[in-house]
Amino acid sequence: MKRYEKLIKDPIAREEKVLILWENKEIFRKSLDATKGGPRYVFYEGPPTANGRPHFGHLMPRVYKDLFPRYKTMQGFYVARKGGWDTHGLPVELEVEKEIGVNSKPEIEAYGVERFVNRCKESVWRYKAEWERMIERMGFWIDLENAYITYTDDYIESVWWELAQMFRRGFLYQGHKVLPYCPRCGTGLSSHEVAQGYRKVQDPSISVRMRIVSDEGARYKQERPGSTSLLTWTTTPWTLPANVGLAIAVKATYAEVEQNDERLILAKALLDQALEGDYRLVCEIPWEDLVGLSYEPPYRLLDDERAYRVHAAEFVNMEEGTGIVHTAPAFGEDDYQLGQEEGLPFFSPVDVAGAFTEEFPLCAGTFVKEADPVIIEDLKKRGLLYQHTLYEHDYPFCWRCGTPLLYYAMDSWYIRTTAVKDQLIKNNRRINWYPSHVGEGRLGDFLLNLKDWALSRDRYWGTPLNLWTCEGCEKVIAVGSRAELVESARDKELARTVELHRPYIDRVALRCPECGETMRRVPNVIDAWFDSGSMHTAQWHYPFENKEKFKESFPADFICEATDQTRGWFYTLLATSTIIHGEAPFRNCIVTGLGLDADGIKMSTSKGNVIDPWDLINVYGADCLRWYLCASSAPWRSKRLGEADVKGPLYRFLDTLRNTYDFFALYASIDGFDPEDHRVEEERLGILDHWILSRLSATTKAVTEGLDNYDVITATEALEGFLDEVSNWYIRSSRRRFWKGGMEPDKIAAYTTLYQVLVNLVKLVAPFVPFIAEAIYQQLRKSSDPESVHLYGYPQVDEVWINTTLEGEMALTRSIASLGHQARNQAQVKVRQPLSRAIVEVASEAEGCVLSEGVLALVKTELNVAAVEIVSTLQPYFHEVPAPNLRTLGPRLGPLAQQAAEWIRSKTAADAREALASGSVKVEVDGKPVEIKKEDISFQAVLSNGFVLVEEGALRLLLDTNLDETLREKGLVRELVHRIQLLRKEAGFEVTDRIVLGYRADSPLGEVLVRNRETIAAEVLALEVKPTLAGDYELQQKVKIEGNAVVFGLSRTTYPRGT
RNA sequence: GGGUCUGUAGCUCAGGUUGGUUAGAGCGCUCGCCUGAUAAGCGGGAGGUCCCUGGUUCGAGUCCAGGCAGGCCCA
Repeated sequence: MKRYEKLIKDPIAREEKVLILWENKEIFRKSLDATKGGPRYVFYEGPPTANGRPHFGHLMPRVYKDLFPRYKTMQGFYVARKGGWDTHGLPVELEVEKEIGVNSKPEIEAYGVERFVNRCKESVWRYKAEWERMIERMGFWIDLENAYITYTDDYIESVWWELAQMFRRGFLYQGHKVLPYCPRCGTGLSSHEVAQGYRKVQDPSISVRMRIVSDEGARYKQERPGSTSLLTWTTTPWTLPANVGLAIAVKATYAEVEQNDERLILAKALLDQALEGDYRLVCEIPWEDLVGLSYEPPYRLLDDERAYRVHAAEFVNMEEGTGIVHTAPAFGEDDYQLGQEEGLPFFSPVDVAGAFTEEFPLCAGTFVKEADPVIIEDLKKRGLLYQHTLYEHDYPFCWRCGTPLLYYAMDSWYIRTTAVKDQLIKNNRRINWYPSHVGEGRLGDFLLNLKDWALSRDRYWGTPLNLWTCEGCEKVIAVGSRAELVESARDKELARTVELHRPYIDRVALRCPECGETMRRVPNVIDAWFDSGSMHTAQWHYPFENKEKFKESFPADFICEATDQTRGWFYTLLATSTIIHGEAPFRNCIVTGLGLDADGIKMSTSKGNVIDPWDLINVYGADCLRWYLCASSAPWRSKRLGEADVKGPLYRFLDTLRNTYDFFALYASIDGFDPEDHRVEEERLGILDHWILSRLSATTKAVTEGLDNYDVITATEALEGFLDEVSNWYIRSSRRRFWKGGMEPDKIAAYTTLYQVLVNLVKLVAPFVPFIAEAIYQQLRKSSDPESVHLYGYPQVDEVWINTTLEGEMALTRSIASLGHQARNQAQVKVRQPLSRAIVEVASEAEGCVLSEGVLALVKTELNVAAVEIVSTLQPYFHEVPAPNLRTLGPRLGPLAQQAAEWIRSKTAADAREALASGSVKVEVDGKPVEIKKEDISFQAVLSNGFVLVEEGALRLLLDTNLDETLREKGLVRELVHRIQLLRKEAGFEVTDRIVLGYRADSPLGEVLVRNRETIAAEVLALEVKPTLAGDYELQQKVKIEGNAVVFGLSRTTYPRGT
């Protein structure tokens, strides 16, 4: 006979058992094998870096990264899930620097690049085991054995192939541009790295006089030559020595003012803000008039025609400063651009370590940021400083060494992404972003203002830039494969075997195809974001291998990462793919929010506020975390990860699911229900069965539609609602069907239905909470079923079962039940006390106003009323009562008002109306004549005694609480049964145990017990009921009911099973 | 400074369906009920300036404009 075991209550133990099952039976592999011939659903793994510990924030995208592949697999799609590891880049180098205790590039060179790079290679795997352990424990199914690794030669070769394509098509160029640069690390930083290091700082904000030396070539003419200055503004005094020009705002109006014998020119809108003390406005000057003026810079270090003039620019800030901005092309992006446009000389008196050179003797050898006070002091002495305050703003620091970054013009290699800008925008539009504003806003905006991709890094651990330069003719070639390397190499044997990393690859010299001279590799490595962004191609070692695999897995149907990847991986995937393959490499992208700590601050290792996922996994389990992340709010919402929030779903959803199954297991085991033996014809299904099966289909539809639209919340809400309906309505209302003896068709119908509901529910939730789904499935599965729920097909919607009329009826029924409870509450009558009737007014236009006998029976049981009457109006249950209106009676009748009110109250409504037929009536109260007018009486609707009214929306329910003797006795019987059941529980009997019941009772309980002996015996499974306590009982206890006492004795008795 | 998201009950939040009676849920609190599946369930109650200001409208939590606060991305 079939036995259903209860689930293990402890989620941890339960899940660990499931993990063992999956491992032993290789379910993940089988799920892939089983779908191999199916349509492809392509997922790309965004590679994590394993040199840091996984923290809770990493879990958020992972949950969706697992949900959709599982869902699609169950639908029959083949979802290969190749893992991946991101392994290159500055973060890895910095970890190693820390380990070996070095702090600069010269120190690395001294340590030995080879040793250094090898340590990087090891460091990358430091937490690999930890990542794998977490991924496995959370039930994230991904193929880690065949994961792509960005540092392998094969991967690098594919990246080289891409780069060579780009080079040959003119996408790679060497440029001289301003980059954020760390003077201590000696390299430019990627925008990603810069973003990590912004800090609020106070910098000096100064305005400086720059005297006009010539107005030749400008429309503005000086009125007071020699004492007129442009008032300029900067927050980086140290850049003043590099000044080569001034910028004014296009379309702004400027003004000349007189103050203390000098004339100053600045933006009109900023006069009051920028000037100290009184001033006299001399005249307004349109911006065009200032263009071309020559001025005296604070430090004239250049002798160049083009320098020290006024130019117009778009970027000038008109909210702070003076509206005249000092420009140093060497130290600012805007400045550099202006310099390019206007043909300004490029001048930088600063060396690579960030110190002034001899070109600026005042501060030679001083680190630039430390030169600020020296320069300010100097300007002050020379009378050039107008104002000096502090200015608070965000400034980038090197996120590792804390050195302030400099915007620094330097040589580096770029990808001309701007050349494909329109195509990028077009391809981006084809991607379905969830939420859509990522595509339209955040990334879209970035693409509109696209800049070329700064590709090269002056570092060691990364994909080496595959460009070789000829020492003779300066020709540059790109090497697109190892074969090409061997072909051009001087030492072919070396080229055949060399590891493609620095420093090894640097030893490979090529022969110039033009002049035959030696070619050497450029010293750079590339931005690690190019590596991961190339995974669409490089994960397959394409085009050198796996051409088929590449073809069938491009583009991806689905990717998902956190929002910080917008300009990281999402962008680099899109950019490389657009250039190489011409199209977007993914179609759907869910962008998750960030993991926040209990205070709403982003979790990050550097802030030290990360939660160790194990602390939660080991207490609540993987399913609980998965459900919390899926169901609590939309994926892109940031989530606070307080413990209290996370454990919510454990009770609300997972425990309800477990209890629902346990209920089935308890009774199905008692009755030996076996879905393979017990069948039932559809006609035998009850109304509840039809209803819950309809709801099952509707839920399946909602979940499927939700997931198909990448709308997770709609799916989880549908599932939570359905589970509630199963547990709190279907089972609650069906309990008596399961308790009945024997195996009647109705009981089989109930079992069959509940079984079907459970099996399908478990399949529906399997992609979300794979562990509990598996644990229940293992108990439910028939011998012919697949060995895991994850090998089963996802439930299909069967529209035939959807019965919206019935669902409407049942919804109404549940509202009525709810109102009934409310009415009982108000009347203070227990549910155990049977009542004669409830009367429900259903507004005729309300849907489903016709309720079938079947559902009415449910309400009757639920509310314990003998009848439920549905009426179109409750009018007849009210009667009118005349009520005196003291507001009018009082002023008119004075002392007689009270007596007149008495008279009104003493009449019936009908009498009062009749008396008032003519508009007023003269009566005598207290022996005096009094006139009562129409307005003195209002008619109020009053409920008859014993009725309680409750209403909600269009529904009104009247509960008749009048009791007669029969009802009273029925109430007593239920009370007695209830007490005996409690005693059974207290005695520790099993629910199937039969008992002998003895009692000694006073009147009237004794008579009640005698009269209802059969009913009570049946309810409490008593084979014998004896009006005496003679003999031994396992439990004997006195109970009091409404002041009367009865003593019960209970003992188990043997009873043949199965009848 | 730019972009973007968020702001609703003590807490966490309703992809807040097209503007429309009394703004909801869960948790927590509180009172009561029910229990022959339940770490449960049901009902009542307390708890709201829907961030602010202005506009459009017969009517705004919802639409528009401008602010404020916070998060994130970028300068």
